[in-house]
Amino acid sequence: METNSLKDKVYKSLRQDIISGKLAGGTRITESEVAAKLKVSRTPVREALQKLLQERLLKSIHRAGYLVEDLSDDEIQDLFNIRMEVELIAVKKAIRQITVDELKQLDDNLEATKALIKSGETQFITNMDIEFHATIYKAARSKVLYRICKKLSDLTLKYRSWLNHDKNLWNEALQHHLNIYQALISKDEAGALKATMQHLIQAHVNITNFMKKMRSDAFSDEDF
Amino acid sequence: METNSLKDKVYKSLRQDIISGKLAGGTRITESEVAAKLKVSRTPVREALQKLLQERLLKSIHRAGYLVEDLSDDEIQDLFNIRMEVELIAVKKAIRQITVDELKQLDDNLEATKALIKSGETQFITNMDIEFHATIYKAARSKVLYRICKKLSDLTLKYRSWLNHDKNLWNEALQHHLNIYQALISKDEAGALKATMQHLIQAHVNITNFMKKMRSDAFSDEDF
DNA sequence: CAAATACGCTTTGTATACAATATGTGTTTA
DNA sequence: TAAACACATATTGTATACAAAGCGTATTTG
Repeated sequence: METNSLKDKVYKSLRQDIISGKLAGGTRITESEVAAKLKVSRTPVREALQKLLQERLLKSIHRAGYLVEDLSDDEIQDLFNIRMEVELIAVKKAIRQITVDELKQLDDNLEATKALIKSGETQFITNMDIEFHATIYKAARSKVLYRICKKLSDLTLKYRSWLNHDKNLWNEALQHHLNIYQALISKDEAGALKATMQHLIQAHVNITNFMKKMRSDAFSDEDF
Repeated sequence: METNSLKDKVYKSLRQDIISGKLAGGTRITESEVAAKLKVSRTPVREALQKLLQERLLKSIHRAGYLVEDLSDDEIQDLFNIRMEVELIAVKKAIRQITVDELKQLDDNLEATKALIKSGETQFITNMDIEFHATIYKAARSKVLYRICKKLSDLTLKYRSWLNHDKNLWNEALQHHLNIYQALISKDEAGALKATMQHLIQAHVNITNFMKKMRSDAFSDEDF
């Protein structure tokens, strides 16, 4: 998959813009527009858009371009809810099969995250979060489950990245990761499940609060 | 999604050939070859192939065409295993939220299946099986979960379709469906979970046996 | 004035030509 | 003889031209 094709460049560029929020939900884009901006022909753009369509980061409007996916509160809740269910399966499997090496990776990840929070390099912390969870997915020893977890994690990424600025939330998440790690290393299944649930429920709560705040801010703006 | 585009025609045609086994696992195909056979240009073929690639029905060999995906025994086991885990979540949710209408749909489905088994119209029974499970997915009231279940069901379809000829297996599956239906209608969660597990484990066992038989047949052929 | 129709613009859908790249084969050269 | 190089071939990658379809607007017509 890691080619240097224009298709891939376009795909990564668009994906980044969507996830980072640079292309807000509901934004309309067209093939020619993207092609012009990235100075390539429509062909690789089309293929990139098809891929994003399948990943549900875009929606197609028949013969009238594409829309950046904009999930409702209910849909976001659904996403987090199912992500949790599936991730609980992964944790259950991981706790029985995780290797010493993988536990070490988790430990390293936690140390690196602490350092990043301290130095305030928030832009890299999301990657650590992704890595921490991916290590657990991998430890479950199921390619199929790994792919599902990764995909759900990707779909929630866009919403989680909104919270990047808030240091308190990162400390909270780090604590949750520590709890999960501790439970995994001591083979405490109930503890691991509980910590994972707490972590993912809290993530959803934080996003809900953020959106509420955003909306009320936008509302008071409109008054003037 | 239900367009009349050539892309879709090519996609459906290839998908059908892969799932039915007409294009065996490991078969190599190229863009031009498919384009020539279906009398369209390479453009819609490319897009169809990309889609099949993402669905993991095909693998890409760099600058040398595509291969029809051929899963190992372990990978098939993984697939069925995770499908069961996820489907158990769906059943758990469905049992609490399924509507009278949906229960009726399941009932109708069972009756129709009985009739099809009696008349021997095996080519339609697979569709009834898909429909039965999809009704339960839908009853779980989660779009995200529905899509995951549907995708996993699709990926196992190819292997299940090998068993189409065996009437005994269809009676067995029908009985399992009846068990699931009974548990759902009496809100017996433990029973529904048990019946679903039994159903999916048996499906995997049947496929394993079939493959073993195929291999030993092929082996004894080679001796002469 | 209202409704219908026709025209033009935007956008995706499809075909085709050409570019780039990898692979294998044959030929040349040390 | 063995290795290296060059060339032909097969295949995907990319650009571009043209087709089809839908939408809005203006114009015509009753």
